Amino acid sequence: MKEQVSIKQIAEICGVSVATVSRVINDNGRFSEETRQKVLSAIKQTGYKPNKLAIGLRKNKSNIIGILVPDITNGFYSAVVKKCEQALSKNGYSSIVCNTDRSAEKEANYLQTLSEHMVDGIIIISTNPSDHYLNVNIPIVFIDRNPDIESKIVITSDHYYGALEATNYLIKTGFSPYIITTKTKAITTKERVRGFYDAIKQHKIDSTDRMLTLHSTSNEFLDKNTEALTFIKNISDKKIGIFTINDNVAYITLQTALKLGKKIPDDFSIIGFDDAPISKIATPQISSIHQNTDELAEKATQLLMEKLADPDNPMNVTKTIPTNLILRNTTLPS
Amino acid sequence: MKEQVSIKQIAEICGVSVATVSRVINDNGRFSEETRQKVLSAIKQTGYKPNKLAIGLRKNKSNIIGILVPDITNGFYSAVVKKCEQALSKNGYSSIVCNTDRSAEKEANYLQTLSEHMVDGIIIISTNPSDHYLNVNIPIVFIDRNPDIESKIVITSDHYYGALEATNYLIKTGFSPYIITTKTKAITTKERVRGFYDAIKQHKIDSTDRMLTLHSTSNEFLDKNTEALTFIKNISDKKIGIFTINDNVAYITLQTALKLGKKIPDDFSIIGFDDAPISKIATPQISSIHQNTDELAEKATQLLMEKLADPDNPMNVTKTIPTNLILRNTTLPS
DNA sequence: CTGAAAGCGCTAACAC
DNA sequence: GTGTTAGCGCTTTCAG
Repeated sequence: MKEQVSIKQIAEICGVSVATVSRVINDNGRFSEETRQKVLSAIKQTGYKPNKLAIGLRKNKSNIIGILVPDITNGFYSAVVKKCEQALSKNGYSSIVCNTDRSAEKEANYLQTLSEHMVDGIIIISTNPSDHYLNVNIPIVFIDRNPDIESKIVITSDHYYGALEATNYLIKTGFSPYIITTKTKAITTKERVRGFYDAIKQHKIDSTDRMLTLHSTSNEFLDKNTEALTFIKNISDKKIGIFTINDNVAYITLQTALKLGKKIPDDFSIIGFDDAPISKIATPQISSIHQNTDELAEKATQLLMEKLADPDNPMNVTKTIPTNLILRNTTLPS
Repeated sequence: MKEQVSIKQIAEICGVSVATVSRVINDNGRFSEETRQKVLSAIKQTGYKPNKLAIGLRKNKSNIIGILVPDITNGFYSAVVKKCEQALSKNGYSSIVCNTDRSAEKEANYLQTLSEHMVDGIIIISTNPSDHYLNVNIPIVFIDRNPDIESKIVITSDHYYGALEATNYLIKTGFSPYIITTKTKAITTKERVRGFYDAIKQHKIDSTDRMLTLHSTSNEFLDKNTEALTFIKNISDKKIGIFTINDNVAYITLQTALKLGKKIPDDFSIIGFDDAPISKIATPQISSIHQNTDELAEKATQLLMEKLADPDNPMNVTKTIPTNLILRNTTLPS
């Protein structure tokens, strides 16, 4: 075990004071070229590493960002987290990643822990409302959640417009539009549902009995889902077009339609949401609304960096990232 | 912005010394029930949070574990990371997750950063050899990498036996066995290849021309892969059984076989490795060797905890986690 | 250009 | 049962 060497020992080796060493390390203040060389070579020889705990304590800044994510195992979220982590790393920050499991309680606990670790900022990816973050006075940026507070930084995909576009496409290609969603309080879901109904309204289509809400809140796309089966069976339209709240539900819907012997995409069309990996892996490949995860992540990081650079700026900003429709094999060409 | 309150202020409020407050907080040493109450209520009122940076500096312990992972976006890795994070959290540790992108350079950088952050331990998930961790004197446990050092803690699936079992199954169900692998130096790959050839040897099957090594190192399972196409076309056996080095390659193989009009699983059988989500999503669902991610993660965490509890113990341990064959629809029943 | 010294928030002897 | 104090490794005035 190598001994951990401190700035003090570097100072001794070089015959200078710790202050001088510190100056050299941070290239801050003045020092002669000669001392610089001495210090630098001593650092190299000893393998000295600055102790970020001490620096953090002193500067009241940890250089760590906390990332709260519902489920790292979900393709959409992991893509966002990965990009955030990369972008933060480029800015000199490390990331503590926390799985909230969509639990408000876990979220609260993690917020507490992060705050104790003196993280400089937090990125919360979540669609569920919660107000635990009110106890914490650390810069936060929200991805996809729009909290009910005065001053906030929110990055979100254009869920409303994405749903509108998907539904319009279904209608335009000759299908009678339906929506399958899940039981949740997520604001993103609400926006998508709103987009669906607005599209219907624009086309003056009767809106009754067009929505199925799955009771399973599980992610498990392989759930035996009899709800979807019954729902689809009961639709009398010849050409059925289903907009699903996400790609996992699209996958369930696809499997159900296949089981019912539906002809896809001629008589049965599906458009999912998220453009998660599953939509490309399924057979046939599922058309979906693409969320630009890279831009979501980069914008979130960028805004957080701006906030950190100027913490007193209230910065009440909401940034909407456009979505776009990816046509695959569960839709007809336009 | 609430002011950050320190132990000193709690002490003032309660009219006691900081030492006493510290004792109460850590339930360590003696204090009267009365002071305990006073301190506790002051903490509650003020919303005091212990500063882990200061604690860490003092105790030389950060309560953070670093996790190095090749790609958080990969279903297998994200499952392991998630479980590690949960298990560590239960033990009072936070996790800094770092994507190495399979780059030795990035790995080295992250190792440096983690070490500066004074992490108490590191979990490295990686199959590629590298020796940057030699510069760091922090307890490390390796998942799937078996470094060439004296004293180490290694957790690994039984890649050899998994491959052996898969190949045997292919042979037993009447297929002529082949293997498709990727170009990599990963030890896990080597073990799997070894398992494949040993199974062949056991059955006295001629081993020439049974392996295709894909040159694409990319994860992108949708790569147009002409190599696989040519390879499969050139096989003259009536019943072809392919063991693939992982599920992404199994997916490519499946798509290729489908394109060639092969009858699956009657004339063409596939077994992948990892049991990643993709194997369940594909149509038909792909049989695969299941790696027990939960146990991998839990064992790794547990051994790391043991090491941290007793750092001077050299603990040269290698723990092999059994795999098992999951039969789905790319294999014949036995 | 450099050094001395204070102090970030906390814990752990040591004293009483 | 409680207070005093030193010090973890570092940055940052303030002197000189």
